[in-house]
Amino acid sequence: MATLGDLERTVMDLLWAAPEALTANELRDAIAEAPSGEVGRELAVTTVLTVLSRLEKKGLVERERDSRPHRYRSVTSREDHTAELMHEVLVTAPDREAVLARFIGSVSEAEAETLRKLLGGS
Amino acid sequence: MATLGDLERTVMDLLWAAPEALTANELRDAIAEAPSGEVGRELAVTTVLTVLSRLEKKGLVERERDSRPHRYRSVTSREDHTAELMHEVLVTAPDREAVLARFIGSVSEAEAETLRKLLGGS
DNA sequence: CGAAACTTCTACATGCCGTAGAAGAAGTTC
DNA sequence: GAACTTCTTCTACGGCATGTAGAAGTTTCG
Repeated sequence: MATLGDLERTVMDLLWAAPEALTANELRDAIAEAPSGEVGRELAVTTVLTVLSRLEKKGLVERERDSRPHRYRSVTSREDHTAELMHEVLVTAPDREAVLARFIGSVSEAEAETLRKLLGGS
Repeated sequence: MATLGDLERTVMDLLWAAPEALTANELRDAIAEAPSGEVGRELAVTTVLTVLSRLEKKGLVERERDSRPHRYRSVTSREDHTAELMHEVLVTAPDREAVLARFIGSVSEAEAETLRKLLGGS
């Protein structure tokens, strides 16, 4: 499974939110002024690069190696990634139907409505 | 989040499968003859006890302290736990509806059918 | 070419997990 | 109740993931 640490998560959040691929420096600055984090985290750029390398190794991030300040982007959207994770969790249980039953009970009415629409056809 | 290691997972699987609370020794034996694992793992009982303590600290397991060989049981069913995990994953994303849309696409037809039934009314 | 920017390598601390011995507590047997 | 057995708790160590970053090597720009 691909479990992320806090900093890794922060970096992914920024990459997912960004419309374009970002450089390590841009990420460093974004983390510093992070509205999500509490204290201003002044990280060294190498720290960010290390995290990005690890995320790349995990297949979550890819980089443009040709453009000189390498630019990093997420491989999948946050939604795809999250949905994939949910599915991975689901299949760990033998009785998936029972899990889904509980799961349905935990979502909001709005979400249930969404599901109904999505499942409508077929 | 409550991410489990391999041994922790094995122990939880056994506790979830057991109809009654188990002692550390029973668990040790069950792990040794584990049909799930590959090689026979002859663990020391203290190892199992340590794992159980950690699981207890995580709130996944509780024990009967009065009965002398303490007996351990899972606090929640595997289905509840799994559904809870799925929900935790879901809420990490801001756009839950988009996540659900992707998620629906990843489940089997049988599971989709189950969901339709569960969502049926209202 | 020389400085500035960037990347890669290497490293260390911390925390979680697998694993278990040593020591202490409790129940069991004559 | 003293010795023996059985359990539990404490402590510990090695490995791996992660946060963090300096040192050294590479590329770019003026």
